[in-house]
Amino acid sequence: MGNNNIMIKSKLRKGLWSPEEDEKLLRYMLTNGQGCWTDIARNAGLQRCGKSCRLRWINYLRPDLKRGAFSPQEEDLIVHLHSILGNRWSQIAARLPGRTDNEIKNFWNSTLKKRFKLTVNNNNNNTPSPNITNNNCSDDSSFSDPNTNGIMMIMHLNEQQQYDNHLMAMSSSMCMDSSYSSSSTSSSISSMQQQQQQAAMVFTDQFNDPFSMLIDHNNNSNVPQCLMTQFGGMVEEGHNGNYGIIMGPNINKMGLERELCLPPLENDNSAPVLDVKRLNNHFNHHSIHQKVSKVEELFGFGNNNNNNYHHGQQQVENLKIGEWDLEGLMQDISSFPFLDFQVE
DNA sequence: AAATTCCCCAACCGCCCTAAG
DNA sequence: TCTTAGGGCGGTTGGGGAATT
Repeated sequence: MGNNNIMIKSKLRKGLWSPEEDEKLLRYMLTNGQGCWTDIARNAGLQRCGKSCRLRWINYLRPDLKRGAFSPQEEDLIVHLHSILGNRWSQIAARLPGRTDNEIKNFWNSTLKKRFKLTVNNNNNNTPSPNITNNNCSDDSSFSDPNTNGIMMIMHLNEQQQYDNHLMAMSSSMCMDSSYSSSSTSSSISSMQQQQQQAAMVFTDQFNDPFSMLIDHNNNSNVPQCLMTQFGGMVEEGHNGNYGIIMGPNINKMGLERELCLPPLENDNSAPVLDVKRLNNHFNHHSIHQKVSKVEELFGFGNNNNNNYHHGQQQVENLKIGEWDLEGLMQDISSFPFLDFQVE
């Protein structure tokens, strides 16, 4: 038995997925839907562990993934959410439809982190008070995870307002401007990918302009009572009279979503609810021999507007479950310059 | 054109949580 | 109550393409 397990494990493949493996997993998922990943790996005829299959599906094969570069609006939202949630990538991803936690994490670690570092350096040159301070400020750790290190991360209000300006633009462009998908992303994405994004926008619209909640920072009345009481309404005053939030060293231990009164996302399971019949329908109209790495092609997001519509509609249904949560979050966000994250 | 460096991102690793037995 | 397996998550790594020398 034990030897058998070892034998099986030793046969398991690692590393990059081949198109054939993608095809196997995709086919299996389309016909059977989700289940026990270990079984999926076995039944699909893959020499992979269940974990590997799950990761591949979530990060790459899922039909509702948005492709292409992050839009400036998405970037701002990531920055903003990260300032509140820290490195809770899955929770951030749950609020960015079509994006995976891995994708956001990579984007943060490569692009945003760097950009932020630059901004901080520039600000340091201009003002005596750093925007981000660190107990052990010497290197890249100056932008380390506030959740895991003993870092005091102070975001001043002027910087916060820059975000707000972006977010204000985002609230209108993401929810009202249909040109968003074509204008805001990398020029290299295909028209099909753009249409996927447009489909995504259909349900983004359903949030009733959630980002508008971000705009009114200076209105204390927006601060939820639970936040004021749980955090004692403490305000950190900076050198220039700016207010900021403090991310404490043990913030990860305090269960941020609880302390922030973030209700759990009902649709937090990043894996989508599959309409197997519908997907199969699309799937059967395409040659399985085509390179599966362009998985989205298999789902007919291309030229058929009806497909876009139904795809969007389905996602609307799925996402509406979490609508209240996002709004609640945004209420939290709207107040965060005045919050003090109490450290245990 | 070749060599080297940079850096993005896919995927693995390890830890934690939860449910089942 | 303890053990085990599976799933989820965040941190990290290394391959490989792009950029630079």
